Amino acid sequence: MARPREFDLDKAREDAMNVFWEQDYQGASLPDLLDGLGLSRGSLYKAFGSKRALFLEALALYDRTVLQPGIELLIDKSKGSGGKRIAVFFEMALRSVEGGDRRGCLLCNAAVSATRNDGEVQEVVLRMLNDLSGGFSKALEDTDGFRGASAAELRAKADAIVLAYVGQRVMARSGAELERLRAASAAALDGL
Amino acid sequence: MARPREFDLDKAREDAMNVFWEQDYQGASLPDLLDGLGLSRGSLYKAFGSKRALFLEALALYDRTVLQPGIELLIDKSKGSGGKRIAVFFEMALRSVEGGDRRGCLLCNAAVSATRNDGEVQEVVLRMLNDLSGGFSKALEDTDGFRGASAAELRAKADAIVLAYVGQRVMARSGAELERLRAASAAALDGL
DNA sequence: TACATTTGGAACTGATTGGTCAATAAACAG
DNA sequence: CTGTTTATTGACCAATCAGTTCCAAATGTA
Repeated sequence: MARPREFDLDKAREDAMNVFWEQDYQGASLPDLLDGLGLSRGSLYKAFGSKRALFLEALALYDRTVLQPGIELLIDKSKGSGGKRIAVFFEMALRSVEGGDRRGCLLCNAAVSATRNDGEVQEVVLRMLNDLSGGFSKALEDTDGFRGASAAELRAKADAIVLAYVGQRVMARSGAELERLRAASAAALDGL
Repeated sequence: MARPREFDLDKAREDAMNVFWEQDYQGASLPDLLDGLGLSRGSLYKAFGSKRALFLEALALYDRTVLQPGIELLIDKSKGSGGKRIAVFFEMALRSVEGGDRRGCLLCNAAVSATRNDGEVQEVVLRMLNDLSGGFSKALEDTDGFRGASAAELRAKADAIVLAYVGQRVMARSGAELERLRAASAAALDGL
């Protein structure tokens, strides 16, 4: 019937996610993306429609493959106490820095820059950050110090952990020292 | 002898700071800046040399007029206990959000985006964030729970507060609810 | 008033931006 | 083989990017 697509859509989405992750939405030019995906202009536009649409798909992929697995860890009672799970979540981020990844968090980067003048992106970003807060909240429910806490207390503390997480990722991107990041993260979580 | 400049250099720097604050480095186009400063291209380039040089001046102005006054508050023992001063510092940021300012923090925004492929900007950003950490550290020294703390403990906790601050400003920029930000900030600082 | 100087503004530069499109190529159904 | 359908390619688009150049107008000094 028709000529089949020669590239893998999912692979292209993943490549796009990585380009945006490294360069940020505004910083990623079309040539950067074409280079990263190994596609020609026409193919990219036929498959994804626009740079913005591709970014939204990349953000959704980040949600599916990076954020949600993290949230599942936070929720999973078989992975130790809530405090332990939160510590592991933070440690995973630090481990990526240890491996030389200084891109930070695609979501956090988008919160700063891709959000402006684009209500849809802003909504997606806020929803994802809220999901993350929900994950921390579930973990806190399994933490000794928070067993009898009210819903408001739980949410405030979960949001506080989101602040620390976002801060840590931004600082990682800005080039802060690994060991200071690790010590700061531990200090932010102490008492859990 | 020569014709005097018709605009105020400091006012122009301030206007530039506000444009970059709102739009971010990459997002602020030359026309945006010319509009914001009320200058023509020729005047701007004669006075500042380049967009990047103007940004560095704007960042320095932010340091002088926003960050350092905040740090002085943190250090000032006449302004209450260390914990109180830190709380006031956070409250000031929240108050600006209350007034409708959703630009976040120029420094934090620069940490995410203006930093890439520009070692000099990255150095400035890291130095400023480190100064802020130093301010929190001084405040912690005046806090009951940290009187006998080691230098390492002090720095870790101060860095942890930087994480929360950066997180709060990024979340403010992304449009998070004011009251959640306030509760999260309080939770991040509790125990001080 | 004449001069030296520097402003401010418009016109212009070449490069790059995100996006479009017609021609070509490839696959399959009949 | 023919016809239909879709993907790929690369040339092309107008708009915009940061940055430069040039000159008339404006100014303080002599």
